[in-house]
Amino acid sequence: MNPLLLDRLLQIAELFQKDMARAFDGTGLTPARVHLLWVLQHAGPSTQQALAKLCAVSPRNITGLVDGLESSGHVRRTPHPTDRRAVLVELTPSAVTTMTRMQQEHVELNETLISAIAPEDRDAVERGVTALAEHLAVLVAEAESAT
Amino acid sequence: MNPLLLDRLLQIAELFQKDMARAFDGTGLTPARVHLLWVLQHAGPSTQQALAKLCAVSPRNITGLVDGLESSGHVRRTPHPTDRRAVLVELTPSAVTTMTRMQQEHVELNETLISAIAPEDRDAVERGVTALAEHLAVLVAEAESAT
DNA sequence: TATTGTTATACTCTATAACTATA
DNA sequence: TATAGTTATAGAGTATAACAATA
Repeated sequence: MNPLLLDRLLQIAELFQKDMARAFDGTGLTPARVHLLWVLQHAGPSTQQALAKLCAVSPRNITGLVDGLESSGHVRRTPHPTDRRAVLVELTPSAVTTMTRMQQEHVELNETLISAIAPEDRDAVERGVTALAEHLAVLVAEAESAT
Repeated sequence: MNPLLLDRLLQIAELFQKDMARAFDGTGLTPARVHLLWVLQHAGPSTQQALAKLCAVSPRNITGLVDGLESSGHVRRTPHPTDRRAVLVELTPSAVTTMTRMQQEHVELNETLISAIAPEDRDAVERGVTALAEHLAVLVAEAESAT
């Protein structure tokens, strides 16, 4: 008997986690910190409040993550130009370099994955996976609003 | 421009995590503990050493997870019949009920997901996702053996 | 009065190393 | 001597609540 589609997807999710965890193994980075770096690269310099919302995590947690990334030289805290309560968190130049490399590897992995799919199945997979992501997003949003 | 296939898959992985975390929210269960319960349901009564290997986690960690699940009444420690060093961990009857219900919901979610895919795309998605899982498994295995 | 970030406190998951009781 | 599990210790990620400085 063949495994459920759901199990395949869960397996893929687990393998991604393993693969990414090992990718920045030895760099001192962790999944939560890398996620914050990604958010920073996309959003640009941001207040910790903004980062807390984008990461869907408590402000207190952001303090801890930024503390760690500041110690390791990946981000810098600078004063907010107009609001003296707030700080702006931004990537250091070396972190920008790191994130650029990670983005390249990301695109390469994407190409590797596509090449693993039979050419005649690629369009259907693209459509199907998009439909799955949208459907799941609706399910999660419904469950959240029910809370 | 349309998002990369990789980004779609990562999004699905993230939504799964959210969905599952909320599914056993309020039950006192956590992802790591639910994972252990799944392993126990599939493997039956097991020593903690065996569980550590199946979960790919340190024996010490299993001690902590079993402590928590014992407190919450999900598992029981019983003496090993022939090896007085070891204990057997097994699901309590109420946890068996819980896991059976979770398995039903799992199958239902699978059907919901399939219904989100256009019927003419389903076979291709099944093949494509299987190919992706296998390809990723090879990539991860290679990376591990390189370490 | 509301917002930004931090200190205080606590819990879970995770690991390694040392130790105890048994094999 | 090797194995099963626990104690000891440590660090990351997470949360809530109280508090200071500022808006």
